[in-house]
Amino acid sequence: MRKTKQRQVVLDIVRSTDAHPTADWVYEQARKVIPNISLGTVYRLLGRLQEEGLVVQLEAGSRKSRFDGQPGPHQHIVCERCGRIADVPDVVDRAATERIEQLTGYRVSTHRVEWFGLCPKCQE
Amino acid sequence: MRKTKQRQVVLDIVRSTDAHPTADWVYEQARKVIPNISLGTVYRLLGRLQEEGLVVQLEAGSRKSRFDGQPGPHQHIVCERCGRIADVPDVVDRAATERIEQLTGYRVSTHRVEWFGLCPKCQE
DNA sequence: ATGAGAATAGTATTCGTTCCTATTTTCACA
DNA sequence: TGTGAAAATAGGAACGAATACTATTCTCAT
Ligand SMILES: [Mn+2]
Ligand SMILES: [Mn+2]
Ligand SMILES: [Zn+2]
Ligand SMILES: [Zn+2]
Repeated sequence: MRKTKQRQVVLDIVRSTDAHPTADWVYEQARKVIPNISLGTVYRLLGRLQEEGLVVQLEAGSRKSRFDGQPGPHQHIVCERCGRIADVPDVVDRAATERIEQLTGYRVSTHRVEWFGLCPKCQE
Repeated sequence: MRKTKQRQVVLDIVRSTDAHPTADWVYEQARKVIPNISLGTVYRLLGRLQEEGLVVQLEAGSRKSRFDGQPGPHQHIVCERCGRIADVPDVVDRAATERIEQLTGYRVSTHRVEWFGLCPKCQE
């Protein structure tokens, strides 16, 4: 794994926000620093950073992936009107996980919770 | 809303299985009954059936949507090796929902839980 | 039976993402 | 510090799930 300017810039950008940006938002930001960086590079780096556990990829209703530079254990709530994604604590505990394993026979490795609703602004 | 043969066939098919099929699997099955049904029609009908609450659309890791003809409240566990999706009961209760609403200020309308792991067969 | 308009078939198009490859860049090692 | 092998990138082509378009067919209230 080589240290390239592209890798550092992409990582910095995805860590700089809690808005859970799309790949092309990251791309646009990165172009401000490396004008000729390519979108393919952004995708490849985001994918690799995810494999390394530094970035998490979300699927939030829309067809575009969104990326999270804060990979700690937490979950998300998505505004159905404006698309905003906020962080929420995980409400699933060890007991629930064990219950699912017993019921299904699956060995659980991870889980994901997505809440949907209206953000405070969109309720007005 | 008109009763067409296509609509009835698609609904029957998506209700006939618990495998949470993709749109093109539904399409292939439907062609056995209506050989010249079009894929666009299948997509449109699945979308409309979802709006009516008769079908639920899942996003399970892969980029293809999968559809569930059993719309009752339940959740899913996805095998990370073979892609099989099984039903599981919902472990999120009213208290957890209220806690999320208080913490975020969002008005929650729904939630989704996805478990990931290895199915019994793939553990061998 | 008929006509308005809802729905479909067939096809083109969109667009997020992945793939390809010639060129550039990194870095272990001399 | 110089060199070379291999890793990474830029730019563009390709892919594919899903949607859009439209002439035609079908449904059903009247
Ligand atoms: Mn987050
Ligand atoms: Mn199900
Ligand atoms: Zn909102
Ligand atoms: Zn499996």
